[in-house]
Amino acid sequence: MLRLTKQADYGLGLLAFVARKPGQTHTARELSARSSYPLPMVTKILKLLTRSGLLESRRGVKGGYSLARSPEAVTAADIIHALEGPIALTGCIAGEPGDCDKEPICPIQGHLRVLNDAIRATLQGVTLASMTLPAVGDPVLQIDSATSTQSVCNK
Amino acid sequence: MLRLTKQADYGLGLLAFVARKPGQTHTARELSARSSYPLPMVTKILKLLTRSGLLESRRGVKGGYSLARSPEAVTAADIIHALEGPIALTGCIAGEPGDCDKEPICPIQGHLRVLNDAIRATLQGVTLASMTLPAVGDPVLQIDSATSTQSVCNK
DNA sequence: AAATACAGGACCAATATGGTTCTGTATAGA
DNA sequence: TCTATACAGAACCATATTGGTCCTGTATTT
Repeated sequence: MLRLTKQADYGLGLLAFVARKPGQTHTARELSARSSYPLPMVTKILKLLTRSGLLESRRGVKGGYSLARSPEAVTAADIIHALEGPIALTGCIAGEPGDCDKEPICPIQGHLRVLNDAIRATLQGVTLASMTLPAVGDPVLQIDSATSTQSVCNK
Repeated sequence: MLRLTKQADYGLGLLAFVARKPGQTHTARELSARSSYPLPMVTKILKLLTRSGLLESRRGVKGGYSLARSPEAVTAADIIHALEGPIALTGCIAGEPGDCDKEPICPIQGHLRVLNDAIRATLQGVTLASMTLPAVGDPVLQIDSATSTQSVCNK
């Protein structure tokens, strides 16, 4: 629990793919095939990421999606925020201060805020650039980046 | 998003109440009244916390719930784990290693694991004891701890 | 024995999520 | 200019999860 939605999960995977070749455009079809995420989901997510300014899109025959910023300038927090909205452990935290009538006497709100900020900071510390590198404990693979299908776990 | 369930949210609040007077027993009715969480929810959550070993229960007329461990020995991670199951950003992370067939070539699994561990560590860093103290930014109140009703924000 | 209080379920309505589909518009190239 | 490609936007649906209730049973105190 404390789960990410699949949209956010997929989104992280998709952007990690795109970030491997920044500046290059990728079609939804291609990204779906590579990731093995269902195509309709992929198109939906790519549209959301475009609207949020993380991707740029080009229509037409040679169209596709490409990164709108450098991979160093996109964090996991950005991606999750784009696909699930503000990072907030509870509705109380998401709301504007003063939004909840019990707020002034709520004994845990402050602590939740502290936790929430720490989690957000963690998510802001991971960039797309870092996600193109192998993580600690990752299996070491020889990948032909031009042709390989790198399936993403979607369990 | 990245929301806690209300059960976990409530659970944190309820335990924060109980931890103010460790060693003392509190009935479900009393905790519901103090927190203004709906009674049926409160009873359900207290049962779960008892089964998980965070609370001890006594039946009968003088019954109620009390902390099973010292407030220093209970973390936010423990509470969330008890009420929502293992802390895992994705199903992939929750499963046993080797559980997902795409795992060996999944390029983001390692990074998710790193993120997940960091978040869990954050949640493990906050104890019930610390939650009985005011948090940074909390309003300073004069509370008569014997009689006051300290409503918890449940928005 | 009676009243209190927890234990353990089953149960239900509402919401959110995952996923699909359809119509429309822009672009490249024949 | 016509056609195929590919994104834009939105409506839509089935299902799972969540929040919440309720009922029956057991233990304990007085």
